Amino acid sequence: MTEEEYLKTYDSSEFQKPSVAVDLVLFTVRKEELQVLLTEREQYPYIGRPALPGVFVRMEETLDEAAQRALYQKTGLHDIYFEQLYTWGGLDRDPRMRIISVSYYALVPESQIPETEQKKFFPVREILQREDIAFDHREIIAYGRERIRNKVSYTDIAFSLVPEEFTLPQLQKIYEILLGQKLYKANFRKKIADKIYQTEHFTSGTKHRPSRIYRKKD
Amino acid sequence: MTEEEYLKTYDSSEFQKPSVAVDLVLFTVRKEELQVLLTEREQYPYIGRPALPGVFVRMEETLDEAAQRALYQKTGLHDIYFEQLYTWGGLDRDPRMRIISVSYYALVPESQIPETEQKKFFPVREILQREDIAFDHREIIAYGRERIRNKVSYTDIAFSLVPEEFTLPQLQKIYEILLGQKLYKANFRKKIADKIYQTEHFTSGTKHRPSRIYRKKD
DNA sequence: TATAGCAAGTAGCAAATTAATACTAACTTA
DNA sequence: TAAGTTAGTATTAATTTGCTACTTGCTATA
Repeated sequence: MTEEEYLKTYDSSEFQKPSVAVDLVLFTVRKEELQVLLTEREQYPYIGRPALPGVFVRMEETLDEAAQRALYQKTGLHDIYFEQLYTWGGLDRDPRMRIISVSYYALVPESQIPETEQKKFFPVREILQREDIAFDHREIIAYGRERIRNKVSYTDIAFSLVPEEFTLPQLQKIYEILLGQKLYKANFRKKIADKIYQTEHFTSGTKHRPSRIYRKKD
Repeated sequence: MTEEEYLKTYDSSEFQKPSVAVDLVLFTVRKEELQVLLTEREQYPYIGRPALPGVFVRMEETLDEAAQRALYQKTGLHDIYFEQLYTWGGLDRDPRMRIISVSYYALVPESQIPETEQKKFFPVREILQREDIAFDHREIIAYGRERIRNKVSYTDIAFSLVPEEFTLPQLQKIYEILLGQKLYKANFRKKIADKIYQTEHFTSGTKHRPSRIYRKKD
């Protein structure tokens, strides 16, 4: 029997195992910037430092369920877009013990944000140049931003960052922020024309021409 | 309580933990098809069934290292393209116990394939309609193929499936198989022109015009 | 030693998409 | 009523992609 075969048949309880956690990168767009929810750590290690919200995975819940739980516990939110990001397995991620962290990211429109003293949004741009973020969470956030940047162009994830009813200038702004570049108005509209439908309503109270309100198809 | 005191009192073993494994999806292109390496399971569960090669993650190795180890143990290969795919955390993936599997995929040119009786390549197309694949490995393979299909168009992963020296018809065929569609010769060449450089060599022994041999830039 | 067969490789145009600019429309405020 | 401001549309240029037809260099065979 090879070593590998031996390992596969062992009684799992006799061996040391890593802990498995889920960390959540909750993105929103606010003040023309991509932002992420960070909590203040209340325990060692990294006490007092900003960190991603996370939970340990329980034996009776799937990873997706753990991610949902983290989302709900920390934000009260439900039914928003989320997806697995990457699994981080470095040896010294946590000084207490070996922890493998399965990261998820979620996208939420600005309006739904329930901030508290312990849980605040910070611009990604700012986070990435700070030195005080707990664990490897800065790296996770950077990776998440990259994933979003890629997916924006070939999926509809941008719609998850906008309310059900939105204007095209609003939606375009989201695309621009995620992609990190200006887009041409006319071209942008041609491209998403088949993914949306117009309502009979318009914005009001603006100093200029009102813009039509749209909804996503399906 | 100081940080030091806290670390001393923290006993990570009081909680039950899932086991963590790494499963490897080794892709190659052979006989004009995308194929995957499967091993025959020699133990319960799913004894005798085809499964992805995998190992349990050791406490002293990272996930990437475990994936490398699986790759090397099962194939003797080293230094080939590999990347984390997805982490599978369903409750009943394995009847023995809760196992969380971090899947990786790797790409290898056909020439380097070391097959044995226990380790053979199978066409993905065929695998996906079989019912006897162990665990949730069929799903993992399908997911891997999807990932590749996406990444082909915006990265250079296709080059990992071809030897260092290759012809353009050869490379084009790889793209076509990964994308699942025919490409136009002239356009294909324009598109990858800046990623390759020509050598002074040509194929020989063909019944027709020889094709020039190229290499990837960088 | 032609010439037919065959895949490699190139030229070039049509169609569609993307880049870019300029315009018109609808509102508020002075 | 005019100026300011952003929404929305029209239009053209540039680039990319879709597609067809051609030329090239080899082998096999007549």
